[in-house]
Amino acid sequence: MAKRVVPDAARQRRRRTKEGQVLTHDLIVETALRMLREHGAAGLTARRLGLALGADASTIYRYFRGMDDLTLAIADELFAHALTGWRATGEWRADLRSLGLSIYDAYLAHPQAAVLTASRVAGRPHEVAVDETILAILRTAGFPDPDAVRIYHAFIDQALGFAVLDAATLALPPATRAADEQVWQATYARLPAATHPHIAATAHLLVANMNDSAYPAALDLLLASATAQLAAL
Amino acid sequence: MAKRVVPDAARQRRRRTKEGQVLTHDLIVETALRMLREHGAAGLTARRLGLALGADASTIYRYFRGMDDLTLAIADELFAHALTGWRATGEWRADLRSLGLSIYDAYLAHPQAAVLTASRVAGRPHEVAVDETILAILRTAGFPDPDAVRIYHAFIDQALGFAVLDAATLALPPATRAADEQVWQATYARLPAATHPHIAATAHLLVANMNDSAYPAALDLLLASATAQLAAL
DNA sequence: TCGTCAACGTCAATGGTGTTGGCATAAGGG
DNA sequence: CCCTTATGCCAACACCATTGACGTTGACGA
Repeated sequence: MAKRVVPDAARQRRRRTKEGQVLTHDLIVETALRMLREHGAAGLTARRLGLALGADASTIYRYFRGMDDLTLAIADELFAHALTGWRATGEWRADLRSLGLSIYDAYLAHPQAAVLTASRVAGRPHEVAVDETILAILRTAGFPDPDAVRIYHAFIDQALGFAVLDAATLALPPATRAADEQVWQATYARLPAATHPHIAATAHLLVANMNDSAYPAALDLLLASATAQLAAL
Repeated sequence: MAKRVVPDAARQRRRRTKEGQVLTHDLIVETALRMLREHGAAGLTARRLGLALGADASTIYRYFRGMDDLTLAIADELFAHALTGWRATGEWRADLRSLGLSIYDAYLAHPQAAVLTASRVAGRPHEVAVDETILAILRTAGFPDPDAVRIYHAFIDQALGFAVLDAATLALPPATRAADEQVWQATYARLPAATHPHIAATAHLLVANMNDSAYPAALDLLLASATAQLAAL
């Protein structure tokens, strides 16, 4: 019986592209992330990605089933980043806080990717790893399973929700980010005070507020509530 | 000097399409919303939208500058729905709660549209109207402007964040929604318990939890915090 | 050393996409 | 009644994702 050699990632054939580039899954995902950052979501196409890699567009299909599959890989990459951005201390509230901010930061570090993949995160391997981590922290802290699951759910939804929204505003303008404040000031100024008196009255505060996130405060609120629940047991 | 007649929406020429349909901005947006619901984001194309309207794809460009412009109109429509879904009582906490849930419901009523437009809401007319309403409620309740702005920010980000995320899970499967629970149960079952012990231990709870939203509880938390702030003045 | 074969890169073609310019036509206003 | 303008259609353009055929390379077994 002929022993078929199972394809093994360890001994891959490393060929080279026309331009001499060596391709890997990771290199493609990284390049895609860079293109997203530099040219926005509309700038990430198979052809252009191939061009950036020094390869033909169709070559990408040797590594991913299609652009959709690539999107899933990008989503996964964001969570991989999130998992390396926090440190466990053993104190559950500190750990959750660190993990939440790490997720948030990973998203904000790649706003276009965050927006593009917002609806495709569920079930990605590293996203599942994050879920596992959150549940581990909560159950180790002593929360009974029903509470742990409820808090987990609120925690991850909150983190991703704020992250996606804040990333969205950050991802918006292809133009440089410097003139942003003036853009918004102009936007508020253009609103007729007659129809929007309350926005007009607080316009300066709204502009000043716009660049800091509401997430940390909301996260603290959630953690405080969880602390109270744990104490009530 | 010839007096140029300014185009006026009030006296439009209402022509008819080949199929006898009469087109309007609203009809196009409604049709687009229906197509999103029925065929998903990928199913909404200029040609197919034209087909559904009994019109040529290019005719859409008489009403919208492009598909992007149409997307903005769809985003606006969601907030228009949100504004009609709540009732003012005069009690600020009840009002905010009602408005928040109304925004959330409007998004969940059109999950695909919610996901598609998640990054394009800022500055839409009806979104601005929602902002104005929130600020009005808070300032009338007696919050000083800095607090009002901070709470407004947290409130709207929270509402939209949870809404977008929950809509994302709802928008995912082109298949019918009935078998969903089994899909997730299978997903969790496929996870090796060795690598994901905490998910494995709580799989049944996770599945049971999956269909109810964490938003109402989070909203109550925010309102309670705001109440405390107001009392401390 | 060499033959085999799978992995992987390229090329060319297909059908679908948003968008535009030209042209036809109907609806009112003068 | 005619003229302007809004609004419809058609044809064409450039680009897109995806696929199948084909060439090339490198690793491994004999």
